[in-house]
Order: sequence, then C-alpha cells, then structure tokens
Amino acid sequence: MKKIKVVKKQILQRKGDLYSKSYKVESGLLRSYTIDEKGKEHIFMFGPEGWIVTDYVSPKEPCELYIDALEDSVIIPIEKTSTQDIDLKKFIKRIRVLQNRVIMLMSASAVDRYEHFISTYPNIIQRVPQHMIASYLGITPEALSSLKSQRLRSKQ
Amino acid sequence: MKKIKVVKKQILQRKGDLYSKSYKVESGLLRSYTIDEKGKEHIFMFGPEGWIVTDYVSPKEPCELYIDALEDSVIIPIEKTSTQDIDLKKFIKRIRVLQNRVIMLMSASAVDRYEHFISTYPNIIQRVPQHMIASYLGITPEALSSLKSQRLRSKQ
DNA sequence: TAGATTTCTTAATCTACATTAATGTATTTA
DNA sequence: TAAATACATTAATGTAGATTAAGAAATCTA
Repeated sequence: MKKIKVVKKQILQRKGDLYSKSYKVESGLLRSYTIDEKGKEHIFMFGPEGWIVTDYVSPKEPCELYIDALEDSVIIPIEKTSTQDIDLKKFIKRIRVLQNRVIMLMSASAVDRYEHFISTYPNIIQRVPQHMIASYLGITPEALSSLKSQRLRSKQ
Repeated sequence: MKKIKVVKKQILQRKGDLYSKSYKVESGLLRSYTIDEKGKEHIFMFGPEGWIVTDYVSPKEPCELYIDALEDSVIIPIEKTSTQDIDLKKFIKRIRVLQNRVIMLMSASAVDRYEHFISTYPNIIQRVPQHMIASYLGITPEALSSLKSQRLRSKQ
C-alpha cells in the first residue's frame, strides 16, 4: 500500500503493457483512454479522488488502455493478483456505470449524453478541457462546442 | 436453485420492476434491452447457455432493462441479495466485455462493429433475426442490411 | 513578458447512418 | 392453407455529427 506522487501528464500505463496494475486515486485526477488507428483519443473513464482506475484485463495479458494523470495526483498502485482487496460494491457500481454508458451511447443523442454527463459528474467539467469531455462523450470538440451554444440559445 | 422453463417471447423483467433477479441460462437464449422514448428497442446483451443475464441495479431500485426469452429456455433465477453466489471471474469477464463494447461504440464504424460482433459471437448470428443484431450494434436494420451487401460486393 | 502552445469557437462542406417508403419473402397463427 | 404478421432488402431523401480550416483567447514556458 505505497502511496506515490505523479505529476500532470505522467503516463502510468500504455496499451500493450504487461503486468498492469490498478490505481486507487487519493487525490488528483487520472484518466484511462484508447488511441484508435487514426490517432484519435477516446476517453474511457475519468478517475477523481476515491475512484479506482484500471484496465479490466488480466495482468498476464497486454492491456488495452492508456492511463495518465490529468492533474498532479497521489495514488496507490494495487496488484491485480490480490483479489482479496477487491471491493465488490465498487465493482458493482462500476459495472452499473458501464451499463448506463452503453445504453446512452446506443440510444441518446450527443446533446442528451452531454446533459447526462454534466448532471452526473458536475465537478469533472470544471477540471478538464472541453475536448476531453467531447472525447468521453464520443463526439468531436467542434461538435461539443456548437452543441453548447445551441443549448445556450434555446435556454434564453 | 429451482430451474424454470420459459417460452419464446416470455417477459421475465420489465423496466421499473422492483426486486429484480439475475437469471442463469441453462439452455436457450435470453436478451436484455431498453426501450427509448421513441419506442425503439436497444439490445444490451444476448444471454445464451452458460451466461448470466441481469440488470446491474440493486434489487431495491426499479430496474432499467427489460429481459425476455428469444428461444424456449431453461433458466435458474438467482436472488440478487445472495452475494455469496457471485462468480467473481464471470463478473470480471463481463466488465471486460462492457469495456470493449464502450470502446467499440465510441471509436469504431458500424462495419467494424459488425465484423467484431460476428467474430466474437458467431453462433448468435444464426439464432437471432438481423434486426436484433442491428439493435445490439446500435444501428438500424436497414443500415445493417446495406452494410452487409457492401461487404459482400467488396469481397468479390 | 513575448512567443509558443493549447484550447475554444465559428462556419463551410462532407459523409455515415437515419428515416421513410415500397416490395418481396419467410414464418406464424387461425 | 389462407391470411396475418414478422422479417429483409433496396432506394430516395434527410440529418447529426465529422472534417477541414481559420481565427481568437487562454495558458504555458523560456
């Protein structure tokens, strides 16, 4: 249970790495993401204080996601092999978030996904640049920008 | 651990139901899905033999998903409260499938998602109508149909 | 604090996929 | 087995969001 400090932009895990770990976030903010063949980033999750950021692959397999720090952070690396540490409740919560995310991606428009995001994670909005919100929502920064101004106009 | 028989089209759970259960599939095929405000169905998962189909909400909360049978099936209902029955390995496997699904939905085209689906679940294809595959992929049946004929043409 | 870099916005054009509609073919069910 | 219903295909048209490009504002960094 060693706490370590990481600085903004520090990369903790790259796609393809073996023996990957989970990271419990004490303070700061991490993210996990993929990079597609066109070089575009797709954010899988944001991990603020209290969250565990991990790639859900066995430590024996090459991992799928990149993990880096969006803010200077204090984190606790956890070996994936230590199953006794697994917090089942957090696990179930996470799977619910993912279920919701899949449903949103399949059935909701970009505007609705944005509305949902800001009401679910209001604090994340202030801490990360817009293009990362866009990346999480599965749209381009340009689309998010115009969606926001449309939203503003329609509210006044 | 009582086995029960259900017939094709039988509904096991409706959105909003309380005290929802998990269903272990002995034989046959279940699915879970949502219906959006426009009345459109979005399939969350297919559950063939060996799979557990569940809505990842606490049994105290109204559930999010519908569950029904796509084939006559034999299933075992499991109380969600009995955490001792939870098969952690299956849990981790499921979460990985969801991670993959989110990444696919965010970064891959309809064609790529289809290719990925048929290579991952080749047996499901033969057992369900095309429009349900489309629903799982997050596209319309018409889009899937034309995507398939394009694929055929480009392979010859 | 000046220059570089990152971030955000706006607007024109493009494209993947949705929608609508028509037709044909299976599959149910009476 | 006839009629009804479910399913699949094709094509025309529409649209949400992508792409490209350019400029402005904010934030780093030397």
